[in-house]
Amino acid sequence: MAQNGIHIGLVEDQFIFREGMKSLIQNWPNMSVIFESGDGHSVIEKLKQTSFRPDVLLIDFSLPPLGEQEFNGLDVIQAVTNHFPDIKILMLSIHDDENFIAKVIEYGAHGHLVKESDPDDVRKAIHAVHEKGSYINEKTLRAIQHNMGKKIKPNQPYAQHTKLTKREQQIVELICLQHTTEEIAEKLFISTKTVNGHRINLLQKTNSRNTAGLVIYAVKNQLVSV
Amino acid sequence: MAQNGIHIGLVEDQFIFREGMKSLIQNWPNMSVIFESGDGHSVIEKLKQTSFRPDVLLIDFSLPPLGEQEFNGLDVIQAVTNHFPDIKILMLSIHDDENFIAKVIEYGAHGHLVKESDPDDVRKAIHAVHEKGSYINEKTLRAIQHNMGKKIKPNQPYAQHTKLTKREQQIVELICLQHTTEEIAEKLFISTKTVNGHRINLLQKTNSRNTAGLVIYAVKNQLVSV
DNA sequence: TTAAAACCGGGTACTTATACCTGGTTTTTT
DNA sequence: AAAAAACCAGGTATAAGTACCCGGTTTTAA
Repeated sequence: MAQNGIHIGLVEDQFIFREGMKSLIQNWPNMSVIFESGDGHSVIEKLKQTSFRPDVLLIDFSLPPLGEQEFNGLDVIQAVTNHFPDIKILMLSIHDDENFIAKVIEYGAHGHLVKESDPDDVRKAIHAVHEKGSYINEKTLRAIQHNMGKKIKPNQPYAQHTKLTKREQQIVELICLQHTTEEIAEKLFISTKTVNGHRINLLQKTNSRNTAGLVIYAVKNQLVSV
Repeated sequence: MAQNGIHIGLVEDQFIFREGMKSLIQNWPNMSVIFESGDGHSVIEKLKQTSFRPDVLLIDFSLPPLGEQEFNGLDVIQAVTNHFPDIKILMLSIHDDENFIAKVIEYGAHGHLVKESDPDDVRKAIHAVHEKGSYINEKTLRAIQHNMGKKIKPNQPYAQHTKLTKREQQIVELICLQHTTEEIAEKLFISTKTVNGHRINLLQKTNSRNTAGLVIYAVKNQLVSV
């Protein structure tokens, strides 16, 4: 049994990417992939069913389907840290949006990497989270700092709540589907005034100037699938 | 030399995905990866420099950086088919948007697959384009049909030109950056009336109802990076 | 169970976007 | 050299979005 070294788990819905990551890791010394999952739903369950759990969990998520509320990458982070606080979490994403990265960390991840990263960075990051408990690169640090700053400095009247409510998410989706305020109101059986209010709140929360910014935010934060 | 079978080339900017694909392919009988490129710029040049060219080229592209006009996946397809008509092209993308798929085929690809596809589908697709010259799955077929239909049936007054002009692409980008018509006009030293005209044309060409649709289109068609 | 947050909806005002008309110049293609 | 496409810009009009005001009910959390 060469089961020494760092035990790694992969949560990744793209099969090929997962295979690539696995073959990479297997070639690195003192590392082995002992856990895999193709979706977020089953991760907790699978982890519970085994006593041989990974030291480091690499989580990556593509876009969740539009329309349905899903267990997304952030939820997985939260669930894992709640149930298995010893497991270190390294989040992989295709986004380098600061808001997103900051949220990843806020939800409990021990590090973040963009998917395009050099394999050696991945290796370093795995070592870092395992041995030092965290891997915060420059970009991640900046993201954290900027997002902490937002909550501290008082010259921004409304601190960003960052997290959108269920209703707000619904409305963002409909906006992305090119529905007008009036259509959204009809669809949700509420007044256009209410929808209007939600839109204003959304613009504030997402720090957007207009609909275009809102849509970009939605895509970046995987509120809608492209 | 086990250089028999199908010779495959990979054009893929995500290193890890490329590795995954490579290791998958190497495990399949009668296939081998003999060519790789991490970006679109160098593909043609690299192909010219060798006489041992791939039979099948798998092309996948993430988003090109915003702001600069780049050689994107479609350009690569066109360039390859022009220079090396014998090479079969299989396009991989994260999008299943019909417009996009149709465009891929229109530009000369011999098949299309979404990146989330089952590895076995990839294998089948490679065989198909190599032996039958094409791999058109159900989704691709639908995309083609719908897009051909658009140009045939006369109840749609303006056929979609599909391809955006340089100026239009510029304006789309600025819209995605949350600029208003007035700001865009200032930035480009043109009248707001002109920008307005471009916007209208863009909505028509992209088949969008409003700015939200335009932004989604831009993201889908990789006109902007998210 | 009390407070906070979310949700709802009325009002008003202003800004921006959408849509079409016209015709002109410049650039690209054939 | 001619045709086509792109680009430019004026006019006019309506539709939609942005941004506040107010106070109410319902849901969630401390």
